[in-house]
Amino acid sequence: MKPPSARSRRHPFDAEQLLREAGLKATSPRIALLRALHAAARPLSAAALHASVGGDADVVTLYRNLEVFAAQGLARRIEGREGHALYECVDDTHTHHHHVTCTVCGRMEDVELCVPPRVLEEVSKKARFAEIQDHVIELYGICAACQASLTKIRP
Amino acid sequence: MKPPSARSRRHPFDAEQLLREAGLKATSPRIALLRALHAAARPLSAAALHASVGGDADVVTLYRNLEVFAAQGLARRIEGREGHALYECVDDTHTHHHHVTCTVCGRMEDVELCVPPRVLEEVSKKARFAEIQDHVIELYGICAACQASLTKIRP
DNA sequence: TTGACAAATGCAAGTTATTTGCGTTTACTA
DNA sequence: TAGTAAACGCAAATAACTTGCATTTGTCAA
Ligand SMILES: [Mn+2]
Ligand SMILES: [Mn+2]
Ligand SMILES: [Zn+2]
Ligand SMILES: [Zn+2]
Repeated sequence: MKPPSARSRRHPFDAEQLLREAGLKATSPRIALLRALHAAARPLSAAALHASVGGDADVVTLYRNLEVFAAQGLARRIEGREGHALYECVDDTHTHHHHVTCTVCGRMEDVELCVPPRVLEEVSKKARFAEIQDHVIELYGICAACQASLTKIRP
Repeated sequence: MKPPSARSRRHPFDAEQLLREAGLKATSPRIALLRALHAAARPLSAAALHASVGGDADVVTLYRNLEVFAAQGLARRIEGREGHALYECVDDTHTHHHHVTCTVCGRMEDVELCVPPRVLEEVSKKARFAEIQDHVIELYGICAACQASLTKIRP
């Protein structure tokens, strides 16, 4: 018998509460968006999120709220390789991490590697930067599934 | 007396030769673009490159060639944080590296940190990726100059 | 409970970076 | 030096966001 996953542990995910805790009005477009972000297993584009919330929010509202969420630390924006932005939830069940992306199908997986603090210090010194505030690591490769189908076509 | 810099060592930078070696027709828009990329100290946007080559190439041609260059390994595309792409030269004087970007003024510096091969293997195994082909690391912080002016305003 | 009011929303219109279509030009090759 | 595919420039189209503005809605103090 499996233990409950981190994602499902705290059961009735209280979007309204989280919004108010962040000092934001708990409107229904926001509630729907925050739920969609929380439910997602992978970073999603604005278009995907719009599809996901259905009629619960206009795309414009969605863009505005993604910006607000990012500013309040409720969500994180990632620049996808195809030029458009992706968003993912930030909460106690989704801590700091990075991604591997399949260059064939676009599938993204979380990975736990990170830049060690002492490397950051070193860079800060060498590049003469007063402070390193943030970083992004993105890995690109071929996922097992795509590798399998590629092998089938051109072994 | 300083030794000549890596950038200036091979003096008459032969763009035409490099293009032909890559199997590309050495047209004047391409020569101008490759020279501009080579001369740049930092990754440049398509707009900046267009300004840099002046009347020597239409923006459309420039976009098409940036794609071709990236495919042939003559240039590298970076997704800047503001949503638009940046391009930089790839040649023996510009080897594999990553960047720190100032979140205030946008200045980019090269940094030499990288992901160790054994970490890549580990990720490949854990995420069930057949192969890791590529990676991006971008650091964000505040450069010395911007820190100084910030301190002046709000000490 | 209510109602004032700022904050948030939806729709329409505008930007901006990048792409596509197509007729013309140009660099390579024989 | 001519033939030809590749590359070009111009105009128009997309795609991903953003902005303006009139209308709605959560919040909070009364
Ligand atoms: Mn993630
Ligand atoms: Mn660089
Ligand atoms: Zn894949
Ligand atoms: Zn700076």
